[in-house]
Amino acid sequence: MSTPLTSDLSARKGYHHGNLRDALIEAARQLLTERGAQGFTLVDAARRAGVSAAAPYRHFRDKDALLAEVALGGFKDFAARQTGALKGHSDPIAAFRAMGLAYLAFAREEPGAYAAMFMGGGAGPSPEKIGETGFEALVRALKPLVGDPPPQGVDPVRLACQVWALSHGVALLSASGQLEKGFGVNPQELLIEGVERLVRGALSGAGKAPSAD
Amino acid sequence: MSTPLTSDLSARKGYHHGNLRDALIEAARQLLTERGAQGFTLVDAARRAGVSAAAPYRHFRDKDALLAEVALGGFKDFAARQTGALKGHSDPIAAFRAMGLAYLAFAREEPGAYAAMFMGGGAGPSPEKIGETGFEALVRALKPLVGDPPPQGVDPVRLACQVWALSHGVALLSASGQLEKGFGVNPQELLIEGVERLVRGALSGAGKAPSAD
DNA sequence: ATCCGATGTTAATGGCGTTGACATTGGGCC
DNA sequence: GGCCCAATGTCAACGCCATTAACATCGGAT
Repeated sequence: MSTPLTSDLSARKGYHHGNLRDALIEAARQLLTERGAQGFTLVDAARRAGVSAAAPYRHFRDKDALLAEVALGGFKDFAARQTGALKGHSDPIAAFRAMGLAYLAFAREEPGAYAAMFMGGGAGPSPEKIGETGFEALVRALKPLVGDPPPQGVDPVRLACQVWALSHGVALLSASGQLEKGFGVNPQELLIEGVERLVRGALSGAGKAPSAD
Repeated sequence: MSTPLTSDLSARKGYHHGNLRDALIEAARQLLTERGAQGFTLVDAARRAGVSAAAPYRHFRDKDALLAEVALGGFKDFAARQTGALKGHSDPIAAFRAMGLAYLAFAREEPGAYAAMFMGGGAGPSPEKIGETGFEALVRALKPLVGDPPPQGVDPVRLACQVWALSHGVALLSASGQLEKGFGVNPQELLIEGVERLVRGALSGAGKAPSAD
């Protein structure tokens, strides 16, 4: 992003690093990608940035605060990709498909950020800092699909939640290899087809009240 | 399960514990529930079982092996609940609904096992040990719903994957509070409705080939 | 009764998160 | 320009955890 990946994170101008905060965030993202959330270590991040183990505490309260910062960057990047995917298409269906693919692409290409966002302790950053969420873009993309006003019994927010959950589930099952290894299923196709089914099912079943046992 | 939760895990008959292996698994499940996967510690599990920190190594190669055992128990329990939910109903739709609810109930009632199963390093136990998987029960429940033979373009396994992913996604989003807090959505209703939409959408869209960009 | 293997214990090693005391440096102020 | 402070690093130390090696205990086979 702001720091080119090619730059040596440990480059420093002297006693002071000069840009340690960003270097640590970038190092954390890399290490998360390489070793997963489990194997991530503050000391490693400091090492990769070329500073002592205590230096990070000048910029982050503790390890979790650094991870939260990685997660925050991830949420912003993610939202940008989602709105970008939405804008690139005029056909609402194509836009929707693009957003689904963007979701999987993000999970695949930014596993470090993705891990920080969801596999962490669950305490993500306060949503206020994110600005427009990927989810909001999703709801916006959904409205032209269901019509305005939406048919009786079709709440765009609920449908968006279902699309979101489906995307999330596919991404996680795919990340742990359970989809490809177990059933030879292509995650992209699976998600796109599933989203189409959700939308079509919602519209064809409009007017029915959900029963909750 | 086999060990009643009321029994004191640290009860021992003398120098030897007598049932340390099971006690450690149970202690791990409890601690996973109380403190999450992040905060789980082998030493804590040993403490709760009333033994020294080194004792667990007589029964498990390392910490991950203990967690894998918790995960294995979770998979078995989960599969049992799924098949149980399937058997309890003659109407295929009701059975399907029950399985969805059973999924969420498991994630809610056994967060320790659930964490070990999915939030772990991703290296779950070898599937051979599980016997009938919850997923297989899902496919079985699906067949009468889609008809036999299924319509053109409706692969029961793919549909089952989508239902699975949706369930997984709803469970995880619900666990991290993003559904209830963010949108006031009831996870149970959301999942049931989503599953119905997936099935209806699959049947109403039968014959179309999925396009994958 | 004896002996051995399974099961526990203690002590030590090495890594990590975190903190407090001390060092270095760049920039504001005279 | 030179002085001083706040920001930013380093070191050393503490406590906790995972893991292992050496030693202790006990139950059951012989």
